[in-house]
Formats: sequence, C-alpha cells, structure tokens
Amino acid sequence: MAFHMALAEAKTKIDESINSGKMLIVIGECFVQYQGRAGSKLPKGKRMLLVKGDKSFAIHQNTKLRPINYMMNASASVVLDSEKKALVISALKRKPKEKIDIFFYNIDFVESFEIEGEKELRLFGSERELSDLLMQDLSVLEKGLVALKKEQILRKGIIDIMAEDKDKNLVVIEVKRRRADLNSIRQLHSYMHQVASLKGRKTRGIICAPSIGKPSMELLEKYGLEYCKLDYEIHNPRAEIKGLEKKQSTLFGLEKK
Amino acid sequence: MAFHMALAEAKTKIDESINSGKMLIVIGECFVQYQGRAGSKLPKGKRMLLVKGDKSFAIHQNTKLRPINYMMNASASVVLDSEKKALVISALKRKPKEKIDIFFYNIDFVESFEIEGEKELRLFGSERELSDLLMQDLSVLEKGLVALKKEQILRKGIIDIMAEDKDKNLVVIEVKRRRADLNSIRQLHSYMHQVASLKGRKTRGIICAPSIGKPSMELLEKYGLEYCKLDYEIHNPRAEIKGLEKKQSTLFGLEKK
DNA sequence: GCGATCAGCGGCACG
DNA sequence: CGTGCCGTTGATCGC
Repeated sequence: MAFHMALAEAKTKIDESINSGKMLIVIGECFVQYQGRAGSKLPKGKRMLLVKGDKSFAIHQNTKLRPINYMMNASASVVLDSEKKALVISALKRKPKEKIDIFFYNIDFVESFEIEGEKELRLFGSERELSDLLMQDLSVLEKGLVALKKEQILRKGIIDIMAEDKDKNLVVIEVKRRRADLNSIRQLHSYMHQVASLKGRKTRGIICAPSIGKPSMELLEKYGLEYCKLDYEIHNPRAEIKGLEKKQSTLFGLEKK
Repeated sequence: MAFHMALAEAKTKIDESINSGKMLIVIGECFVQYQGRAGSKLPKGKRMLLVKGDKSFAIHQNTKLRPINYMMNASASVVLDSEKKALVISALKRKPKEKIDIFFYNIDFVESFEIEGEKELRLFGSERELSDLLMQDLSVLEKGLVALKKEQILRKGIIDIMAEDKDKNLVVIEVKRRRADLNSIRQLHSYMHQVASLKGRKTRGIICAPSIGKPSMELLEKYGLEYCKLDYEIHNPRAEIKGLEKKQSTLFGLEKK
C-alpha cells in the first residue's frame, strides 16, 4: 500500500544517506523516546530530524535554537516496523550508554545533501583573546603589575593570569568577557586562597570584566577581592581593549577617608 | 539571467516563509559574518540555514550538534544584492545589539514546512526531580535529618535544600544529578558560609551526587564539607533514588582511629 | 527586566 | 581517558 511504500522508500534513502556521510533531513510525524543520562518522551508531532556527517542526530521543533532531542557520535539503525506501521530510527551510543528512538509514522520529506568538510569559524572577542591582550601589558591594569604566568594550573582549578604587583604581592587575575557573576567570584576566591596558602605570601585577587552585578560585587567585597572594569571593542580581525577603570574593592568600607 | 533568477525566486520563497512562521530550510553556498557580543566570519562554503517560527536563525555545517552561527528572536530582512550577486539574509536583534549577515551566492534548495505548535518534552531524571525525591525523605541521607526549606534564597545564591540535623545543626544540601565537580563544591562552600555567618549557628554542608572527582573531593575535605553518594535510576515516568552511601569527609584525616 | 542556576549542557584544551 | 572551564552559552524560573 502507498502508505507503507513511502516509509520503505524513505528507509532506503535514509540508509544510503547515513552511510554516505551526507547531511540528511527528514521531516514527518514522529514520536521520540530517549534513555541515557536522563530519560524523556516526546509526544507525536511533526518535526525535523537532522543527521550530520559526524553521526550527530538532532530532532528540531519549530521553536528554540537547540534541538528538543539529540545524540552525537552515535551509531544508527533504521528499521521498518510493520506492526506499528512506523519507520524507527535508533541512535545508540556507549560511554555513556544512551539510546534514542525516533518513530516516524509518516514522512513528508526526505533528502540528503552533499556538504564538503567544515570550514573554520574565525571568532574574535573570546575570553582567550582578551586574556592574551591583557597579558601583553598588565600595566594598564595597575602600574608596576607584571605577568608571571598564563593559565597557571592549580591542584583545584586554573588561574587565568598569575601576576606580581610592585610590592611583590602575588596577584591572581580572573578575566571575564561578560558581566561577572557569582560563579566568577567564587572561582577567584578559591584560586586566591589556594595560592596564598601554597606560597605563604600576601596574595590579591582581581576580577576583570565589563561589568558586575550588585550581589556579585558584595560577595567580592566580602572576600576582599578587587574589581577592574574592562571595556573592550570587537572589530574585524580581533578584539581590542578600549579602557580600564580601576575600582578597588571598598574593603568593608574601611577606605572611606 | 538564470543565475539571478534563482536567487530572486529564493528571495520570494524566503520572504513568504519567514512571514508565515513556517520552518524554513535554505541550503547553498554562503559566507556569514556576525557582530554582537563577539564577532565572527565564516568563509564561503555550503551550509544549511534553518529559520524557525520563533525567528531563530541557525547556520549549520555538516558536523557538530550546535550551529556554527546563530541568532534567536531576531527580525529579518532579505535583500538581493545585485552588485555582489548575492542574496543577503540579515537577522537583527537589540538587547544585546547583534547582527548576523548571511550572503548566499547560490542556492541549492529552499523549502518551508508547516509545523504545528511545539509539544512539551516529558523529561525525567532532572536535578529538580532528584531534589524533590530527597525532600520527601531526608532520613535516607542521615537519621534525624529534617528538611526546613527547598530552594532557600540567599543574598548570594540559592540553596537546594535547607535542613536541620538531630543535634539542631543547620545543614546545607546541594544536589547534583551528575558527578560533582569543583564548581559544585565552591557553590556549597559559599552557601554554607553565608548561612553560618547569617544564623550564627553551627552549620554543615553536604553534597549529594552519584560520584565525585578526586580534586573535588580534596577541596570538599579542605572546606570541611561532606559527600553523600547518591545512586538513582531513571525509568519511565520518573526517576527513583536507588541507594545512598554516606561517606563522611575525613576532615584532614583526623578521624582515623 | 535582572539574577541565579541547570543543562541529557556541548565543545575544547591540557594533563 | 578524565578534569576544568568557556560559551555570541541557551533555557528556565523567581524576584
């Protein structure tokens, strides 16, 4: 019957496409279940399945950027279930053990597209880039500040920039490309304490970010850390540091003279 | 000429589709540039553009789950640039101000698909669910432990579960659905200290997770926190707590008798 | 709207 | 491999 034929035809196309490493698009009414790190069921509805050359599976609804169900680097099997009158596409993965089953009850569209190897995205304005820029001249942060090491690995975490100020105090610097949040502060606090107890030297902590929220600022002050407003601009080939506004922590307000 | 005609035809289809809220798929050779929170350029190559009903734009290559370029909730404009012989699709957003330009030099495929409103995914095994399960009977964690409040909001953070032990000590509990990492420990540490200094009472901190890494365990011990191995299983409608293995922090090894 | 956290986070880089 | 952390994080929920 025509109904089954469509699914059988689709199966052939899908098998071929997945095998070839092409980009595959399937659109139709489906039910999806997943079991693995978590579990989920997605009620029957029309969706798009996108299978890429690297065996990543993504089921998209008509909203949101991210797929509603997915699996990457999986091995696939396509089976025509004549009982359920469905074409079942399963993606399996171990480590962690996960499985996703897609039951297509009817298929509106199947096509695969030849797409050459991926090109590299040239991105600018990443934290890495800002960090590198800062490293080149830490004196914009504070006179006499000199960089010791980038990406200093601690036993429990990684410091963005390790430096030393003019008074030979150690300075732990954490760079954020966006508004500093509680997490940033907790990171810096943890790093600073590790360094202080490890080196037995007076140690300061500075967070560099374009802005910082009020609760984060309060936590920062409570921990005796410092904040430096870091303004930057992103243009064509790379980002550029625009301005730096030192704003020492008020240290519980003791500094008001 | 035929070349332009194809792009012109595509423009019509794309305009209509974006206006209608359908799911739109465009495949062709394109160059992409983005400027906003960061900036990027993607060299010419064949890709898929996916535009959803909620005006989310995603440019996919043939690898990876996530799009190489994207923008959500944008306003779009489609322009035929006869100078550059390209169809330019631009997505614009304010707050934050962002722009993405997609230059299609030729188009292999354009189609839009009617897809009804999204259905809800029923997910089980989330942290929220595990937390709720624990709340129902904290005694599995420790005899005499009683829950005080769920999602207790602090000035600087949110506590998963606030409880009290048999000795009337406050107990801050942080639940993780996967292996506890440094971040989890730093969170719990921060919460515990806030509670202790706020209430002026002896306060304990317990992290519940299926596993914990070695560095995280060390940090946990350094902070005087405790770890509880939380085993759970996910089956059909919901997750279920399988077992709990208490594993008190060794507190610098002082407990070895 | 901002704030905080989770996510089946994914992806990357380094040990 | 695991560990740590960034991400144009996105997505959710509460204030």
